[in-house]
Amino acid sequence: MKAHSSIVAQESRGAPGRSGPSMSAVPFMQPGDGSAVSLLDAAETERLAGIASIVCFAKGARIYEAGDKAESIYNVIKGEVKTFCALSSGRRRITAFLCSGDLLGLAENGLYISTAQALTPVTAYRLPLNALDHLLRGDPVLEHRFLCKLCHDLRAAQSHAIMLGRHDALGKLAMFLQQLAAKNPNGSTLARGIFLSMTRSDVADYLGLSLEAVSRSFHKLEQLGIIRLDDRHVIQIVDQARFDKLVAAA
Amino acid sequence: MKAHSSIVAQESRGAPGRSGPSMSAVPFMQPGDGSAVSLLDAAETERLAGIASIVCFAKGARIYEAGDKAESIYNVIKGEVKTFCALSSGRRRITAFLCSGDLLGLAENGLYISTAQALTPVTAYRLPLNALDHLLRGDPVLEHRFLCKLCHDLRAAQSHAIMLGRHDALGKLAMFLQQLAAKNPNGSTLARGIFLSMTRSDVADYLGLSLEAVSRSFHKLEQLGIIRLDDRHVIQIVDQARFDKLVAAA
DNA sequence: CGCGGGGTTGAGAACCGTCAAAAGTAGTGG
DNA sequence: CCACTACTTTTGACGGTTCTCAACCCCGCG
Repeated sequence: MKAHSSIVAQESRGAPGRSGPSMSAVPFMQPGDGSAVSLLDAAETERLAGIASIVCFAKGARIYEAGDKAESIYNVIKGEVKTFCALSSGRRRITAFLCSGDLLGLAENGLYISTAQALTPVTAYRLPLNALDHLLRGDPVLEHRFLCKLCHDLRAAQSHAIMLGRHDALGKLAMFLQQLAAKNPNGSTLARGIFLSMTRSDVADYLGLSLEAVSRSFHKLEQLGIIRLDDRHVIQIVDQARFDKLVAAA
Repeated sequence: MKAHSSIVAQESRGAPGRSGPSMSAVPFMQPGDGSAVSLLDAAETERLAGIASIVCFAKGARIYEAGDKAESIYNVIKGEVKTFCALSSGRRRITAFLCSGDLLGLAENGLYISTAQALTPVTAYRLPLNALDHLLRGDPVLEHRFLCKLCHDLRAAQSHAIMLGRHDALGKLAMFLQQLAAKNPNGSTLARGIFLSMTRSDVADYLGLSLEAVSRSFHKLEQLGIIRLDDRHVIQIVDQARFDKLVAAA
């Protein structure tokens, strides 16, 4: 239980009134273009804010540890988070990268099933499970939003599984980059630039590859003239057509 | 749109009163032994039964097709189902095997994201989405059950992803067998016997292996004296200790 | 200036995928 | 009951991609 020891999370009381939790997901039922939409209206946000407190985590800080008693779920406001499971071989498998509008804190039998760590400085709403449970039981509409969000996350997990099933490192990486590009609203930092807040090692643990294979694949994609690396963390897609072909060639 | 054409599903009106839908999942909050419990009580079952009709599918029949308009979700009563995505290369990736107490019919923007096919003769409740949506909006407790079930499925999908991240065929197969054993209540057919209703090809598509690798892995596990194959579809774990070691050696 | 984490590059070996062919199984109809 | 066919599974040989091990580089930081 030495979690949270090295880097202490700073905590403050919940934002009163003005703003509050937000969630985004691709809708279950409504037809759309496949992009994520905001799930909560102002009133719903405010109801959630009533039970929320704001917590901040430094880069690298653990938000919770697998096996800890699950007392809260978190709603990311700003920054990025990875959740991972430590395998018995000392290796780790990253189950998800979370960002603004995402929920984290999935538990089983009252215990977190994975560890959550901040990739960047993170600000998040902390929603105590008891209070959330109570709130949702009296608020079916709000509960429905959570249902939608979970459906979204389930689809994402299945999509992740499909990615992991591929055997070509290049295809995996391309698929990963596409998902990143789709997730972040176009032109977040640069026009069509994809920003990677995680390390090569994180990408490897997410894709089920070795760190070296990821490095080589980045290099090869660049050599082929499909992407360009401005920085090691900023990728531009140069040849969208060949990029898409690579993604589709499952 | 030639789905459902070759094998016609038989349909009948919902069971009045006596029984109805059921769902099982490992709890989110309550401490437990990690086994799944039934989520619905008699009253909840009955409320769901009010909007449900019973549908039957022959072995091999398609329950729905990826891309079809999603009008219902299904709750399996009896039999087993696979859901899969057809990849552009003609290959398919199985996302889940479902059985009694499971839900299927995940959609995105109103369209099913995968195809569902019966592995055995299947009986299921059919829950029209509109009616379900309406029911849940007025029934937060029942909606909460669905939330729990989705959490369960999300954990299962992440577990699947972790399995796919492994590179050793033997470990993948062992992990798969363990999940099957855990899912089916012990001693369903034979004491400690695991029954596989799916083909080797299905297992391969689920594990991200070639059909041949699955066959070889079964053979090797038997050769090593870890499992025994009574039938090609009935597996006995002979050496539990070495089996567990193989599963854990991620 | 030295240090350390993250990243790159190289060489060899192991594992799995692919292709191919044969053996076993189930379901059908004579 | 048997023969026929189609499907599933097994087995073999070969080639390729990635993993592993190892060394080296790059950059920020104390």
